[in-house]
Amino acid sequence: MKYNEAKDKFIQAWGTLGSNWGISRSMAQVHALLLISPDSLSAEEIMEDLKISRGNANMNIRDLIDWGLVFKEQIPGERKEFFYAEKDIWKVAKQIIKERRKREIEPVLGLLEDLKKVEGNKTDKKHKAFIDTVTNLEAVVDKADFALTRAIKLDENALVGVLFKLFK
Amino acid sequence: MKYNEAKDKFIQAWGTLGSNWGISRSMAQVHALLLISPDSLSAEEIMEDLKISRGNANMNIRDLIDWGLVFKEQIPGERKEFFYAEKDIWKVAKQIIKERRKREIEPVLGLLEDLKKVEGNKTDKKHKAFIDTVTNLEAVVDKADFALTRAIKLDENALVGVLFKLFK
DNA sequence: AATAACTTTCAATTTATTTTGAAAGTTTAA
DNA sequence: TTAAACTTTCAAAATAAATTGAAAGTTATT
Repeated sequence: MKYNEAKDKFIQAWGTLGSNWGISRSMAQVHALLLISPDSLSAEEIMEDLKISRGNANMNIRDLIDWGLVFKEQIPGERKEFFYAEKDIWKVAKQIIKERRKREIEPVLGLLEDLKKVEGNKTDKKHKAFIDTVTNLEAVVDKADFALTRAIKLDENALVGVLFKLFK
Repeated sequence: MKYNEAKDKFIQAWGTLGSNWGISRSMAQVHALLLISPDSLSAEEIMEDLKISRGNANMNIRDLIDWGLVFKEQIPGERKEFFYAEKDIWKVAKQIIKERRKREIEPVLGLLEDLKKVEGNKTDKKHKAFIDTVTNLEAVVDKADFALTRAIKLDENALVGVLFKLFK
């Protein structure tokens, strides 16, 4: 396999994976491109490489910056901005977990807490089933949250050490 | 908050969460409805409750069955099929992890393994960066896979016990 | 074997999401 | 302060995904 073929496959696969997980194809592809670029790239280079429009490139670069996965850089003597991605995949994973936790888990926990307060008589089968499901769900989400907030405080080696001890 | 309001909020929130994670809104809503239903429901009841078409209800119920989250039941004296969801959320979580692992992690690991075989000279900066990223990514995905396959073998209490010990 | 009860399929439609590109906005340099 | 270089915005267009509903398919009942 030639480099260019491998590169295209990687970018394509990352895009597909992203869209399976609720991340837009282009955003994942911009990320993939930056992950394998040894040097920072300008918006221009990104749009040419991925054959996407200026607006699209700009929007997705900004989103990646919001996610804390990509950074801006000024190159001496250049007017335009250059962008590079965090290359340490464990840091990338931690950052994604951190963001998704904030964007998804926290609001869900809040909602579940509210939903438990539903009025009604406790002898009603539907009411009871509702409370049971919500309570059980909250317990599991809480535990996942606990595990994740702690896991992202570890470095990769510490996590692996811990995993081996755990599941020996 | 009245039961019906809480129920609607729950179904709506589950649908939104699902679509953020690459699961179709309707599929997540059918799942939510079944999660809080004390009794099995027919396709008819599901379509009426969620105001979706017969085809949509059928398709999503089948998908949920494929995911191992929903089961069919025959009720004596009834021609039609009734459906119910696994209510134990820890089992639900394990099942979702198991399926996504099979559908997403396995193919990605295969691809990464292939991509490492890219031809080219090792002194080329781009080539080297590509190999580095792919190798690092594979290592992290491998560890995640390791952690997940073991986590889903535990029951909820065992997992929690282990987590507390780990992150004390 | 005919019919009724129910399930599945899928082309057409609708809805939601993504992308474009040109205009407006901003910053830097001369 | 002007103009060029660059970035951002956003309405319109394109694309992708989900949904419908009616017809075809299946299974059970009489």
